[in-house]
Amino acid sequence: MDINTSKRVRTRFAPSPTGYMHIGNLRTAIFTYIIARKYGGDFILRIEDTDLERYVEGAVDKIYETLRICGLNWDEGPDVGGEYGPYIQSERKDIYKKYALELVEKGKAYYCFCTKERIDALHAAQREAKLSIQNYDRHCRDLPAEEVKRLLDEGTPYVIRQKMPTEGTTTFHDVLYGDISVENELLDDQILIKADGMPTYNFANVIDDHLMGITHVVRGNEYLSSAPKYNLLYEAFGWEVPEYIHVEHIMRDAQHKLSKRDGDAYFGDFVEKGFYVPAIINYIALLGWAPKGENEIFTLDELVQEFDISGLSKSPAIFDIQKMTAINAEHLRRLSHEEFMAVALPWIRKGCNTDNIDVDVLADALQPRTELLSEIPEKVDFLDKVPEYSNDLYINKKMKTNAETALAALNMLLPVLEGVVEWNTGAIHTAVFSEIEKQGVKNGYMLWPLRTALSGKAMTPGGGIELAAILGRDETISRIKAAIEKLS
RNA sequence: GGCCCGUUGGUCAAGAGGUUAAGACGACGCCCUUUCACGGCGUAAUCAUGGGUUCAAUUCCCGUACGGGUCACCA
Repeated sequence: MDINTSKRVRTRFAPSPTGYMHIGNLRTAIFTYIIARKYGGDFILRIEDTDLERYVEGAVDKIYETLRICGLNWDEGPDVGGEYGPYIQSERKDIYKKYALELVEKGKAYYCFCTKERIDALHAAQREAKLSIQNYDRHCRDLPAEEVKRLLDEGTPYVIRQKMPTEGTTTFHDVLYGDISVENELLDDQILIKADGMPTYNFANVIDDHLMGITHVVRGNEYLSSAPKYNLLYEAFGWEVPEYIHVEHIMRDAQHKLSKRDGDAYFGDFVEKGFYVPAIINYIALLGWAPKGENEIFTLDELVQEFDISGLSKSPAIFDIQKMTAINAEHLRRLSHEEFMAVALPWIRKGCNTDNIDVDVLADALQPRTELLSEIPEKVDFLDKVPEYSNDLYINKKMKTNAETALAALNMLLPVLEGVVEWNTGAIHTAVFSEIEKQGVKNGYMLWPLRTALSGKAMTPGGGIELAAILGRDETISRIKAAIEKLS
């Protein structure tokens, strides 16, 4: 299974500015982008703002911002221009009108003067009667030309509807699902141009995809059932139908789509929760798509390399935060020291403000232990100041330590550490371990008390030696002295 | 309800008539270890269901069940 690449591949991501970036939408954007890049084509961004009522201020900027952060750079779009602009549908109003009138000319569409009230009543009655087909009753479909003219002249509000065939079937092709046929009598005479002069999504989409030379339409599979109507429009105009790739939804559980109510449906939510952007992309690409090999950790560029249409799934995938977290951890671990420093530093600063620490050593200790960046602040808060703790913390059964042995160990350690010349992990390690050997004690006998004295915690990023290196000589010595006092 | 689509371990999934039915996450156990991790090793766990077709069906066909989508002057 593969897509047709005989023409230059052009794909588009066409979100509506109705709020934040939903994770499902983002995934569609990712697949759309990947396909364009994979085949050396163009990735176009188009804003579908034909619903004036649902428009949300700032939503367009949010779309730009999210796509940019994710590295899904578009070749043509509202802000970067392109040969096929404008790329905002509300600015293309006249274009749609022109094409709609062309269809009316051709007898493939017609004016409808039914009022909203009439339509509402009609649907209510149909629902009441539990009719299996609840379409528009085609009341205006065969109005005499003079009548239409008269109503138009009088300025009667109208919409333009698509005239569906009443018999036969329409078949469309989807790259994943193959051929799908639908009985024409089931198709509604859908509205093409609304009373406010704006096109409906169903119409604008077809016009724009054609005019913008889109060759591959990637979209959510909620459009699967309306695809036949689009095909009929392409046919009416005599245009070539693009290739469709409908992708399944991301679910919260077996029966619900991921929704904003869960508080984890938006891209921004995940960033706030400490997910690293490339890991978010990696994970959601894996929902509904499977790579050929066994590796599943990919950067966006690697996804472009690896991607293959045949790996796309036809059934919905349930979102698993645990798996996403694991992928996140793996991405963090694979980062170079410098890269990890860059992403971790803001989070480290949320937990501690001291400048007198060795951030490099801290980052190295943190990197293998961090699944989510948001865990960092609580892991480093003791660096500012040792929290209140009980001497019971010195008790460790496995290490066979308690408050008394701890006091002895710290008293042995203090002069040793004071004698360390170059203050770094290696030197501290050498000094401490030679003392351990000299005293003939277990590692933990010395190291457990050291960690506790330096952190006041049982779990820390790195052991006592790393902590000493992170804190620096002065702070280390002073914390040990404080601990000795506390134990005495 | 009509129409369309789907159904492999708890989750993501590979598989394309003959396989010991991959792998990952998670769970559990062991090893390593100065904590927690990382890492390493291992265990348990899957073809919704009933009929066909076939020497042979998880794989092909039909039905059933279940799930999803859709039936707007929303996209």
